[in-house]
Amino acid sequence: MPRPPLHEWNLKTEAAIALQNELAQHIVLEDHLGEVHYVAGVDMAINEEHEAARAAVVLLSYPDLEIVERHIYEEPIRMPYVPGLLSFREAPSVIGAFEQLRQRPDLVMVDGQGIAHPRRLGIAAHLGLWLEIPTIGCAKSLLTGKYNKEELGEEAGSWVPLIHRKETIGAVVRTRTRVNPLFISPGHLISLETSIRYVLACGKGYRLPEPTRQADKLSKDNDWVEPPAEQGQQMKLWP
DNA sequence: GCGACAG
DNA sequence: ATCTTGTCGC
Ligand SMILES: [Mg+2]
Repeated sequence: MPRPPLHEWNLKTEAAIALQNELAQHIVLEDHLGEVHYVAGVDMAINEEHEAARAAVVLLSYPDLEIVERHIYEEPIRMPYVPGLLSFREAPSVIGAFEQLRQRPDLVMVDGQGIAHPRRLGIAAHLGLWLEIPTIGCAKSLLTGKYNKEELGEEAGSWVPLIHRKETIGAVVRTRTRVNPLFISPGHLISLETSIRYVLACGKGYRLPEPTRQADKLSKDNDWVEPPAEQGQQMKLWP
């Protein structure tokens, strides 16, 4: 259950960039998924009242997409947002929320890029390495790369490849008819084709796939509090 | 040097 | 990301 820390998070810009280049070499873009029964969505928001980073993880059954678990984890904000270094700001708290899960997900969808990143290590790829679980990056806007906007159909399900430096790093996917597309890219332990398949399979008629949509909502709901831990992995039970 | 730039 | 009410379109 516990994962041994891969590295330090509070790094200077230069060290963070060097680390990304190193970690990117370990990314696996082949499918290493077993049967998928649980899919998780993660996201982070700022809790102004607490001046804290508020990360959320929502576990859904697959393919029913029913909510099975929800957790929140708050901690002091560590870094400002810097394009290309998002994982150093959001991943630590996301991992904190993730560690509260009773059931380990078979797949994780992240609000941000997978390998569609300048150094091929967006937050979804980074989290995949840390958690050792297949991950998919589901970003709402472009960070890097180009695509043929004219070729992209307006119907839900259509998509076009996202290219960067002659490489296909992801896909621009229309998840809802006549609505701005999503930028999908594999994170770790999964292929682009399979990533697109699961994102569409997790759609409920909204632009965002259900895992990410639920996590986004929970991370922004400052009124939702983590329910008292149930018995099961606690050490103390009542007298 | 200039423009782009996940959340 | 966040600021924020109504408004336009399916
Ligand atoms: Mg987010």
